[in-house]
Amino acid sequence: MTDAAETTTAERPTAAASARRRPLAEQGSELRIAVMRLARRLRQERSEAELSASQLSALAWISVEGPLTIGRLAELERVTAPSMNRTVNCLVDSGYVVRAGSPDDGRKVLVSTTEPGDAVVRETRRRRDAWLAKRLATLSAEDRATLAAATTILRGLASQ
Amino acid sequence: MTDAAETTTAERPTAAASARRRPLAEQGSELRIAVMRLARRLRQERSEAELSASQLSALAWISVEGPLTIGRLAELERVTAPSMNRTVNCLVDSGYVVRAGSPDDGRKVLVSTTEPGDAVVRETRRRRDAWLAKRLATLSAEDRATLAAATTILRGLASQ
DNA sequence: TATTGTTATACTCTATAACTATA
DNA sequence: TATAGTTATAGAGTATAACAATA
Repeated sequence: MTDAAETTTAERPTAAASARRRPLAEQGSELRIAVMRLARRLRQERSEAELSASQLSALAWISVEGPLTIGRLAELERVTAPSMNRTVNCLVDSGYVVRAGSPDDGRKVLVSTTEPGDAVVRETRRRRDAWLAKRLATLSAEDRATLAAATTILRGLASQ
Repeated sequence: MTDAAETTTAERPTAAASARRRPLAEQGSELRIAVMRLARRLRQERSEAELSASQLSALAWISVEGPLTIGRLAELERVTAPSMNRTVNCLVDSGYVVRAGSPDDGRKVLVSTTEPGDAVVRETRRRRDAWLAKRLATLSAEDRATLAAATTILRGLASQ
């Protein structure tokens, strides 16, 4: 379809040159499709713990970002506070997180992971990483280097 | 955090060399996080049409892959037939798709997009592409070349 | 009075089970 | 008898509105 489809490294000058000539919208469209498709595939590799995607996502935030308030969690997951409250209730029932009053502000509630909660997050991460690592292993060193460089760029795009 | 985080091009030998030395699991983990985050961001850029994510996704399949049966659509979206049936009902009510009996098998139903349905798909695609193109425009030519090469690789990973 | 969390209620998406029509 | 679609019903996730407690 495009020049870029015929090569797998960024190190050949021809690839870089042809990429510069292509319209941004076209390049972006292809990148978007590839990213969305891979994300969908990665999402399917989840832990055996019986947690929904939203519960797992909230749990990961709590595990990584330390104690968080309901409001902050809702903000991170882009849902309303009542929705997040319900999600946290499920996680509490499962024993993966605990609620605790904030020492400095009586209105706030701090949610933290329990050890089993952290274990679920680790296990899920391990599974997804294993799936991806298996596929990365089939690539050439040059392709892996390209992906490594692209990772940094993608991270920048997403954070804007 | 890692060597790759300190550069944004794949053309410097040091970046490629350091990438080769890194464990696959670690590189995969970073790539996974970047991909998931960007996908989430892209998903937020949707059309003004009042369609849910699942309706929009099904509509896109129908628009691109031509007339599809309920069963095939359910398979593509990885949901059950009753779920997809309901989604299709909503799309029919909105006037974005139409049902038609299959000429060769009376049990099957073929779902096709209407012109307004196609327009919604185009508009949504345009919006997402615009968001990404705006950000691609801020990158160096080298970074864009890296992303172009990475797109091809990512596509291969997702299709496995 | 504003903010944080919670409860009440309703709507959407999805699933399983059961049913109809066709092959 | 098997397959494609549909209907009935239930459970999970999310939203808005209203309420309680604290700043």
